Amino acid sequence: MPGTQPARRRRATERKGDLRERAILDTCESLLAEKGYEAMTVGDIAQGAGITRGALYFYFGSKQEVVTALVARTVEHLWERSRATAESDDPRQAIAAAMRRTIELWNEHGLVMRTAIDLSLTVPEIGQLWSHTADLFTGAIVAVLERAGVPAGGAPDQAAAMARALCWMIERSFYHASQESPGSLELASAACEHIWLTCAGLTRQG
Amino acid sequence: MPGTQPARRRRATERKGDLRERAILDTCESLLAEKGYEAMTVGDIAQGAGITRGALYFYFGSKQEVVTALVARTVEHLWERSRATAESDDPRQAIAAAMRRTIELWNEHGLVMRTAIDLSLTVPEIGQLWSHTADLFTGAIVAVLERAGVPAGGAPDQAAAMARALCWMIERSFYHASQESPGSLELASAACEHIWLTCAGLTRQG
DNA sequence: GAGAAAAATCGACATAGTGTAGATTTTGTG
DNA sequence: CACAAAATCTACACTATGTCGATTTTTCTC
Repeated sequence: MPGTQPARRRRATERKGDLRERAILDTCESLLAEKGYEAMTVGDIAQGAGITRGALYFYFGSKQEVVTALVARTVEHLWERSRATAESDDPRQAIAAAMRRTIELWNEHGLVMRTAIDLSLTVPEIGQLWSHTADLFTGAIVAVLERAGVPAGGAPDQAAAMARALCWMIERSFYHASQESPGSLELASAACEHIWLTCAGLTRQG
Repeated sequence: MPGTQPARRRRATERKGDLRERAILDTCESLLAEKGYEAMTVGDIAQGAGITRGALYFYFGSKQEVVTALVARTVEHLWERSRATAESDDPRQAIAAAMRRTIELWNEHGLVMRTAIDLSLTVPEIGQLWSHTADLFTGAIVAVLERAGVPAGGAPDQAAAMARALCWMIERSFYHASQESPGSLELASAACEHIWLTCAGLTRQG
C-alpha cells in the first residue's frame, strides 16, 4: 500500500511508479475542481492518469486513500510554509502577517483545504491531518494573544479557549469566502483580523 | 413527490402516508446517529420504517431527499424557536440569552445540524436551508452589535462583516464541541460569548 | 357499504461503481 | 541474458441505486 507510507524511500533513481503516483494525485486534484468529490469516480481518476482502474488499485486502495494522500501532500506544504515563517515580536505585525499568509494559502490550496474539511468526518485519517493543522494554527494564535497580554489558561476568557474559537472563526470564514471571489476572501480576512485584534486588546478605541 | 411540498395540505384526516413519512424521517434520524450518513443505505431506512425499498421510493426519490426532508423538519423547528424568543433591550442580556438558546438547540438537534452542515456542499437544497438559517442568526448578531454601539455597515470593522465572522465562529465551535461532551459545549459557548461581548465593546477591562 | 379512484406497496430488473484475483507485460539488476 | 520485482490489464463478483409494471390497500363518494 503505497501512498500511506512515504517513508522507506532511500532510492536514488525515481521509479516509474512515483511518476504515476504523482499523476494520480494531480488528476485527482483537477477532477475535484471539475466535478467535485462525490461525482468523481475511481475510473475517472485512472483514466485521467492514463491507466486502468485495476492499475490504480495497485497504488491506492480506494478513492478515499487517493484523496487522503492528496490532502497529506497539501497539508505537508502548509506546515512547511508555517515553519518557514519568522514570527514577529510585535503582536500587531504578527497578526497581520498571519492573516496575509492565510490568504495566500487559501488562494493556492483552497480547493484541497475545503475538501479536507468536508471529509474530516467521513475519513478519519483526513480528520486527523486537519485537526493537527488546526492545532498548529491555534497554537500560533495562543502565542500572539499571550504576548499581547491575554492571560494564559483554558477558561473562556483566557488565551487557549479564545484561540480555539478564533481558529474556527477563521477556518469557516475562509472556507466560505474562498468558494466565492478572491475579493470576498480579502474582506473575510479583514473582518477576522479586526476581531482577532479586538480580542487581543489592540484596537484604538477600546 | 411528497416530502418536497408540505403545502396544499388542506385535509382534515391524516393519510396513512403521512404516518409513514414521519416514520421514515424518524428512522433516518436514528440511523444517522447509529451508523452515519455514508453507511446508512436506502434499504436500511426502508427496513427501519417497516416497508421495502420500492415503497420508500414512493415517498422520496433518494437518500438525499430523505435527509433533506429531515433537515427541513429540524430547521423549521429552529426557526420557530427563534421567532418565539423575545429579544432583550440590553445587549448583554441579549447575548447571554442567545447563547443559552444556542446551547439548547445544539443539545437537542446537534446530530441533524451537523449533518446539515456536512451535506451543505453536496446537497444544494440543504445548503440553502442552512445558509438561510445562518443568515437569520447573523441578522440577530448584527442587531445586537449595533445596539451596543458598533457602527452599521459592511466594512471589516463594522457590524455586518463582524457578525458574519462571529456567526461562523459559533457554528464551527458548536459543531466540534457537540461531537464531544455537553461539558465542552458549555465551554465553547462561554468562549464564544466572551468574544462576542468583546467585539461589542462590553467587557470591563476594555 | 359497494364500487371506483387514488394511494401505497411489492418484487423484479437494469445500471453503475467498487474492490479483488490471476494472468501478463515491463523494468531494473546482477 | 535471465530472473525477480514492479506495473498493468482484463474479467469477475458484489453492493447499492433507481425504475417499472403489477398488485393490494385505503380512502372517498354516493
